[in-house]
Amino acid sequence: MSAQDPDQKTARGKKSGGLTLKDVAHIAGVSPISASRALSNPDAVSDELLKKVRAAVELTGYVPNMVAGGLASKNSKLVAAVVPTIAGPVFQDMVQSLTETLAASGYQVMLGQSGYENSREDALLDAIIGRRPAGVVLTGIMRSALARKKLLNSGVPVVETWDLTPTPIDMLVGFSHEKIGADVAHYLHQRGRHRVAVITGSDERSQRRAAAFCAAATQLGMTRAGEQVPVATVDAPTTLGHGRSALVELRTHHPDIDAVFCSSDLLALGVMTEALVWEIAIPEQLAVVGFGDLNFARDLYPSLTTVRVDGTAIGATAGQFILDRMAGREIEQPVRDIGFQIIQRDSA
Amino acid sequence: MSAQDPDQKTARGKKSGGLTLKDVAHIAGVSPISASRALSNPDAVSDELLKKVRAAVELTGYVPNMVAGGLASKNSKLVAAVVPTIAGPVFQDMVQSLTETLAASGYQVMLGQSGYENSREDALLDAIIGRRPAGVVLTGIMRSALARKKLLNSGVPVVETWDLTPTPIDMLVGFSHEKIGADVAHYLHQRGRHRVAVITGSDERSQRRAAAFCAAATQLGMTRAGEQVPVATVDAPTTLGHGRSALVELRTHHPDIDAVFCSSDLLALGVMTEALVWEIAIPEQLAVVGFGDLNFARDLYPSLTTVRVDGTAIGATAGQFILDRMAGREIEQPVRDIGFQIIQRDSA
DNA sequence: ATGAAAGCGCTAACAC
DNA sequence: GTGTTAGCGCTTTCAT
Repeated sequence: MSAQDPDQKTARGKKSGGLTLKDVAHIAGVSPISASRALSNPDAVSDELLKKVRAAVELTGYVPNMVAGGLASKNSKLVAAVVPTIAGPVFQDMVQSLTETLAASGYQVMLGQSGYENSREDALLDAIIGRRPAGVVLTGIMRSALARKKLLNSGVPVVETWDLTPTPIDMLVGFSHEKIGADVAHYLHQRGRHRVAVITGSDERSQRRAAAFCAAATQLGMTRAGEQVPVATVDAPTTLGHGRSALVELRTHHPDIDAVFCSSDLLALGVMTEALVWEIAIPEQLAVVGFGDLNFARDLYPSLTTVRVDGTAIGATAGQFILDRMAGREIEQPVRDIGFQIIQRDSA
Repeated sequence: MSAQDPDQKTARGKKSGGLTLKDVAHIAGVSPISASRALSNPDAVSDELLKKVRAAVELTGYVPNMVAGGLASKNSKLVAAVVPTIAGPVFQDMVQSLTETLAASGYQVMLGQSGYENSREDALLDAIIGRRPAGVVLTGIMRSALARKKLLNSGVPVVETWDLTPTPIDMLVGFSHEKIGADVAHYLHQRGRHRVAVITGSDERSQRRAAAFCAAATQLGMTRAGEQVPVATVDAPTTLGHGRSALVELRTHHPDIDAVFCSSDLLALGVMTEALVWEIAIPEQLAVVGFGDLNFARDLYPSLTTVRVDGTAIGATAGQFILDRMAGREIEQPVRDIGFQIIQRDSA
């Protein structure tokens, strides 16, 4: 089949097969630039030319080299997403919707994992900026001054997510961790709880939710006179096992707690599991509130009261911000608080 | 600060700031190629030259343009990873370890989501091949003949994962879904179970585990005479809720089942949750086996017997394969069955 | 050990 | 609507 020759002959070549736009243009009997236009802007060429080019592409199995295209056009059609870890379920919805939103416009997502310590952020950032991406989506706000400066200087559109700050680098889609902590405290107060505790991951944002929760709870008188709200801190990323052991620890020193706010749904599930073992009735003896509203939360028994953050919306909005920026469109509200919801279920 | 001028002046330019290797070389008082060498192959230049270049980089905040570098060197240092969805917890370990393995050598991971239907695979593939990645890591084996041919012709190293096939495209790190199904059936048989059932996701690999399980179970006489193994099929990705409703469905028609094999740990957790509601004792009345050994499995109450697949090893191996290939190293065993383990715990 | 020339594959300008 | 001319920013020869 002569149809296959052009690519076949280079098939086992070290890298993708030497087939270029020039070759395709030659086969189609047009100039390279016409072939380029036919592929990237079909409306701008005649039907006849389009047909010839399409036939040549079909014949050869040509796939445009986006690296070369990116260099020439200064648009790599790549967006970098930085998450602490993909292994926590929390950021998945965001990454998924970001990927999908961008894929619809021919953009790809490059994944970076920063870990929960800030140390790796700087190295990661160079790797990212080096790609000259069309945008960078950050989970959380950038604290390192050097990193902020580099990002700023690179001129790349940046979307910080999953948090709020009065001084964003560029654009932002987030919510207030402090408000979550305070709102949950008020929620539990309203439900008549008086001896609250908190189990929190060691990462910075979880700690801020916990701190705000403690402050509000103290103010509402939900502790024993003169005492602090009991806090159990566990390593991030949090697990079910952490939740179990933290509950044991908490009840050892504070047997009278009647509500616990967990910094993740997994932690909450751990608390519920341990409660099952000790035959602690939920919510009668112990109210449990999670964070994340993972897809299992509604189906637990008892169903889990938790804080929902719309990761899908964050991802979609962040993606759209970058797309708009690339298209030169004005972004009406580039710093957005998308809020959260306390989802009331049976566990609290 | 004159130190900032070079990048500052272009900071708000549309794209990353006009600062090139040439500028850096000029500032350092050397030729561009020397600057390039100083950065990519420090051992090949004199200490003095290295020092000058490093100083200039420091001064300007220069970050090399990897798009241009990729075009010139034909090595994009990008690896594409294709997963059905990042939202299932199953592939996270693999993606995480792949990312880390590659990052250590300066490679980045580009994420593609194929969905569980094969329709999107072809479009995704063009987007990937267009980047001329250093490698492609596929979850599951490629079925579409067109896709296989394109991949083959592109000459890109390919690692198929999470499955076995006698006809891999290139390299492979996987395990046998059929063997898992059969082994679990034997395991339950050994534990004295006689009325087994299965709850499976609708995706192809889960179905193959289920089919193999049913075949083995039937052969072992673990069904009522002349009857099939009861199967409940739920949409992928599977959830806890699916597990709950599937158990109800199963027991409605087959009240005597004493063991159920679930195609995911989440499904298994759903079964355990529903069992809690109906006060079905696990494992006494009903044995439950999951799949995935997610991090919560060991800490459930009762702890979950499940099938563990080492996603971390798959990701690390796949990454190493690609790195080896790029370095021209021989790969001793490019098709690898990494197997699986049945983790015996309390639920079965 | 260092430099000069050439070009990777594509697209932005500017003609025609 | 189509083609020509120049690069994009870097790395590869190949020389010195």
